[in-house]
Amino acid sequence: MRSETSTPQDDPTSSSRSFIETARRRQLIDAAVATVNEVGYHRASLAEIGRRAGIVKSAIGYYFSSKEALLLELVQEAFTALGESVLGAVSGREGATARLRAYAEAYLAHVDAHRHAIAAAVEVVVSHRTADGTPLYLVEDEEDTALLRSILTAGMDEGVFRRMPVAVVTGLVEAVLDRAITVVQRDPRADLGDLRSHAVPFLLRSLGAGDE
Amino acid sequence: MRSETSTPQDDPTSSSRSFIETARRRQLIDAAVATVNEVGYHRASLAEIGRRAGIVKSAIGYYFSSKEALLLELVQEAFTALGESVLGAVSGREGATARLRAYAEAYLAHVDAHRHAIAAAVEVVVSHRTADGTPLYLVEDEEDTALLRSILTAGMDEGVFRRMPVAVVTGLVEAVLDRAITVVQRDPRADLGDLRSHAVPFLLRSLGAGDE
Amino acid sequence: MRSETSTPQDDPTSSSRSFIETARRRQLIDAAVATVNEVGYHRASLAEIGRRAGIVKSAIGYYFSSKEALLLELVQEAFTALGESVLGAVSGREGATARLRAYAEAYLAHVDAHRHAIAAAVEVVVSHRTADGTPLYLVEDEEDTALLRSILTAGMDEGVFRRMPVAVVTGLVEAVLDRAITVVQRDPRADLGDLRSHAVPFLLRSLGAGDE
Amino acid sequence: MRSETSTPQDDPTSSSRSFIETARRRQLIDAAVATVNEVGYHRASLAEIGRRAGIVKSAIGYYFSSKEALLLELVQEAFTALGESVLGAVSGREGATARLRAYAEAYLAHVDAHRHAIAAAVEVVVSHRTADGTPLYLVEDEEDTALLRSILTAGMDEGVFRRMPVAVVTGLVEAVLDRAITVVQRDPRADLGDLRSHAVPFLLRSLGAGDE
DNA sequence: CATGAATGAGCATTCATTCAT
DNA sequence: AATGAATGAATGCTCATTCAT
Repeated sequence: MRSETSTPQDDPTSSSRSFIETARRRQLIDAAVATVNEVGYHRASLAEIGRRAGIVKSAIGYYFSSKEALLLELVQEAFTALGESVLGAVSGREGATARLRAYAEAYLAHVDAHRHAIAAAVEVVVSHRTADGTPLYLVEDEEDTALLRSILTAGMDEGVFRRMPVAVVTGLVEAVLDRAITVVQRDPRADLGDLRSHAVPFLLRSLGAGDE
Repeated sequence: MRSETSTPQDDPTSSSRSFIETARRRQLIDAAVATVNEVGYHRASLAEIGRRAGIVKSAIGYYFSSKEALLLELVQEAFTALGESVLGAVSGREGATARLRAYAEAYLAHVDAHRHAIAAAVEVVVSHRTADGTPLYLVEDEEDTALLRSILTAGMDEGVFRRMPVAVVTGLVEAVLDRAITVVQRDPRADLGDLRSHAVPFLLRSLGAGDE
Repeated sequence: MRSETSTPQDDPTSSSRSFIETARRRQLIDAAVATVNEVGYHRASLAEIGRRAGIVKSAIGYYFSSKEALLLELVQEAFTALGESVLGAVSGREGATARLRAYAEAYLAHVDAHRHAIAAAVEVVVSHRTADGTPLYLVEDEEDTALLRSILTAGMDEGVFRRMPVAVVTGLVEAVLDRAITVVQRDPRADLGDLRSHAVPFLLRSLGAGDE
Repeated sequence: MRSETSTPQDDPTSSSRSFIETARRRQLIDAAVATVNEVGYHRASLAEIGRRAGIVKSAIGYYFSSKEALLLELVQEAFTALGESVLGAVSGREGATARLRAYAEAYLAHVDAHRHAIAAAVEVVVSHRTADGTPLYLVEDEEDTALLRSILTAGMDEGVFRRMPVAVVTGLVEAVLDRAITVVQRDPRADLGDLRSHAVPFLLRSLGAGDE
């Protein structure tokens, strides 16, 4: 049983969501993804999101405490899944080159497979501002790039990657990988095959690693 | 609609702009840049833009037919200037490597020097949707990347760049260069020195060109 | 409308309340008192009242036909208890002065002892309007002040109180006594000792009665 | 000229209001008074206030930054006028009894003459809560009762008033005078004649002052 | 040219109430 | 007897746009 309030909220510690509540939150996040992708963050109103989920807009407040809470959950879900994909792919790999390759391939594969969720999450992150005007991308970032930074730092220490300031090279590698997101944002049905096969060698060469 | 009145509009063929009209449009675009950079596209209202320009919001309609027209002009101006910078830098250069280097250095230098205008233009491009929901980046793109595409195509034909699908490699190079924009968007006072000195060799290596 | 169903309602003639129903109504009224005192009439929602009572808001409809019915019961209960207190204190007293003193002291003592219920009831009376906009204090009043009016009238007839229009003097005495309510509304933990000891002599002097 | 913003606000220092702006603010405050008196604070929506003022609700934001600002102005205006009335009446009077009599008579006369504004202001003060839930009457009070407190203190020091705790006696005198407000709140067309003629002797007797 | 004024649509949010289970 | 779920109306507020002067 949840706390006495009749409106379930976005309490992250609440592990006791009813079946229908879980389903509704799923529906709403999916509807938010679809709405943001179709009409953009700016025009993604609760009324429209609710319409797509088959729910009246005021009922959204029953599952999310606010529009911001819904969108933030969308973002967190998408990036958490992406992080888990790359973490799983890198785990067990030895050597900076192999680890970076695994990272990049998993990253691109995940974006390819979950393009709608990722595209919407990026749109939200780029567009959303908290109440005091702070953009979202100023909040996170440190943690998100930790794995990539560690791989690149290790590679430079091992001597297999060219030495560059870690902040610079991390940003450049991210920029290259995020090209996949840009592509699917522009065309949700784009074929990422060519990009996926060329981006990794492109990256390894740029780092000065042998592209064997 | 205002189109049929005698008030000056954003008609690109109208060569009859008065001195004061030109100045007012300048003020408004600059104010729009500052506003978008500070509070984000979402909260950049005409009232706020007018306030910064020292113009009452209802007078904005005299210089731009709509908010959209003002923002579009901001975007076009910023990207036109960027295009002219790189075009000027590339002109007269011979050889794909030298031309790409000139392109990239000019691109980064321009972003560094005109960071506010560029950051605002990108924010608008990413966030704005036309009335039917179409994002702005679907409109342009072909023309904007023509020079870069031609350089890369020539380089691959000359054999100095690795052969890759031109769309893919163009996108990747753009992604790397646009990292500079991301950086200044996140911190308007960021120092791009490290990025500028490392991004070009990074790019040339990625293309398989000797980094002589 | 619920009236025609078999669910128990706020029908005052219904003498067939189950034990649990009585208890639930008690809980809800107490929770309403606490809520109104803490957040004010305006923000005292059924959800919040239910939360404090440990009852889900939709279940409130089972014990009270509407929010208004709940609040009206709260009001009636508080004022009925106050009326019984003063009636009990006055009974058996002889002489207008003694009766008024008993009335005033009992009134102030009751407000002191039941400050939460009284404060909430007054807040509701002052703030609530029926659907057509009528305030609550237009409904009662005649009956509520009957005892006080009779004491004052008798006192004036006996010649121990100055002669004044009965409506005026009744209102003034009530105003003085209600000062206790104002005090506890502003500070629920206020000490009424000073007020209680000075208000009665104040009143008797104002009526021209010797303060023996 | 006012600051560049196109929406005039409730800046108290701005002494440069246009003619129409002053008139509109007057209309809106009057409409708010009428609305609060008729349907109560609770149901006094901006739409309804605007309707009575012949203005669309969104235009209210042009003259007042928020609903709260409008209501607070209503309150301040009413109480400032009341304060000026009593201050003017007391000025020049010598002796605590004469000063209190002047105070009370001016107070009652003002409430009689400006009953609508006063009744609405009191309703707002009693019902309104700031964003954090604080009622309005906790904010002021100190300053509002300063004159009355000083008169009563002086009277007790002079020995013409019975000695009582100043907080208690101030509250009781206020309670008596505020009876006039209660009366006009309950019936806007009530005749205060009887009350006005009897309340002052009532008060002076209660203070132990000779009622000659 | 420019302004103050006004409008109407759209927004997120709150809430009493209803209903199937 | 009770609950979670859902609804629809209402509210304060923002904003691009229009218009008379």
